[in-house]
Amino acid sequence: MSTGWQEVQAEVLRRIQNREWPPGGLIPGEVALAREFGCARATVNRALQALADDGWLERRRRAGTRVALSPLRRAQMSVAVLRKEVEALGKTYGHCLLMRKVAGSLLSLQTLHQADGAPYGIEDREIDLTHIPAAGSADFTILSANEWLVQNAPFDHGNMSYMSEGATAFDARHLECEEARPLLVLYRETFSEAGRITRVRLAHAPGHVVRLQI
Amino acid sequence: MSTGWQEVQAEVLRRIQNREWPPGGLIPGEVALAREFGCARATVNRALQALADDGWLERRRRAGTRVALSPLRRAQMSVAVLRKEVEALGKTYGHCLLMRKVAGSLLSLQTLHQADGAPYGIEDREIDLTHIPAAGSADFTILSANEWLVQNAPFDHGNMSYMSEGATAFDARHLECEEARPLLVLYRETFSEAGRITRVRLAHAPGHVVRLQI
DNA sequence: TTGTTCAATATGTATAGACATATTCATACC
DNA sequence: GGTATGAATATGTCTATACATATTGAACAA
Repeated sequence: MSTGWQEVQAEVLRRIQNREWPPGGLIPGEVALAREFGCARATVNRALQALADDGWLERRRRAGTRVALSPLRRAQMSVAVLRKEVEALGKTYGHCLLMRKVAGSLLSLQTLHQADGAPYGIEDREIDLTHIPAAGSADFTILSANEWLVQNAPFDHGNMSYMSEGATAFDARHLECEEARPLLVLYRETFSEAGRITRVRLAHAPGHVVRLQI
Repeated sequence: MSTGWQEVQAEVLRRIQNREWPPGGLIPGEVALAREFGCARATVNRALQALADDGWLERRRRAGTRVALSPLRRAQMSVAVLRKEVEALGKTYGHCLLMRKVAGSLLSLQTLHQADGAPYGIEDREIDLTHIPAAGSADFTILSANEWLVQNAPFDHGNMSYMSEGATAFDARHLECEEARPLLVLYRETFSEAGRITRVRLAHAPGHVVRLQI
């Protein structure tokens, strides 16, 4: 029997999906599976480990391995640079810096992002200059702040929120739509070890869709 | 030196994030790292493997291991059952089936989801009975269709879209808000091997926020 | 110059063996 | 009954070794 860990994984996954091993059920131990598949325990371990990483199995020492009760699928979204997001649509990206202001150690920017010349999103950003001093002298008219930060301010972690908001007067003027028009608005914060690097509010143009694959 | 693979992973990740190993750069081979960390090559392999899975490294046989050029961060969102989403907020979940209709092999359902009695989201769903015949006789007044399907109709893949829409008259009536009020609306389709299982439109109550961690 | 072949090499994977660690279960004790 | 204790056990992890496989780059031939 040719028994790579990928084959073991595939077979185990098949049994899970076919309900041969029902959700919540205990599956045979590694030793037993190794015997069945005719391979080493380490090989089975590798396979089960991978399935546990993907959320199909729940493993606990001594307690054994169970088929996950609610195989919670994760939707993934890549946190892309806006320019790439626009270019992926086959459009030409452009942006213009509307406002730049320094107040204490806080740099405030307002940027309009465009796709084929049409408004794509209007961005309101604050950057903490104590953590990213170089941002104070960067020229955001060439490279957008969005992209500049991705390249120059590696972050540890962050969070994003999507909300639905009616267009403010400011949004409406720059996105060329009526006020109160429903917009998809993104808030994002990113942090380094030292503290918060930047905070963004990005109001997308009307009709914008966020797609995720499951 | 106590050298678990997790420690190796942490140290390598530190070097990547600190730019000691710059993006695109080749990092030392497994043998060299094993020597440096004073552990077996398999341990280094486990660590680098994990980092490659997370997108930090790109590995190719013979070519060696490189720091990923664009460490594209992925935001992850777990596709949860609505009940759990509500309960995670510390509220009591409830739902009521507003409409059930069969047209050919298509089962249509309308469900109102509630959190602590208040409207949480209004759902419009179609289920293909040719793929999930059991759904025809399921009682969705007890278990919501959302949850029933997660448990009984394992899916292969799917997609989700978030949009911002003004509340329709239907939305407004059930979510108890004004018409045209900006709402966060989720569209989701899931597929099995055979074909599309279900299609959903879920309009969230005003103020709803979708949070993601990066 | 161009194409082919081949050895060198870095990662990929499998193995047996060993010990670590968490958890369960049965048992003994109060 | 309730609680402490320890044996049993399933997974977690590390090691050393071996062979597989893809890719590079140099040597060589057309």
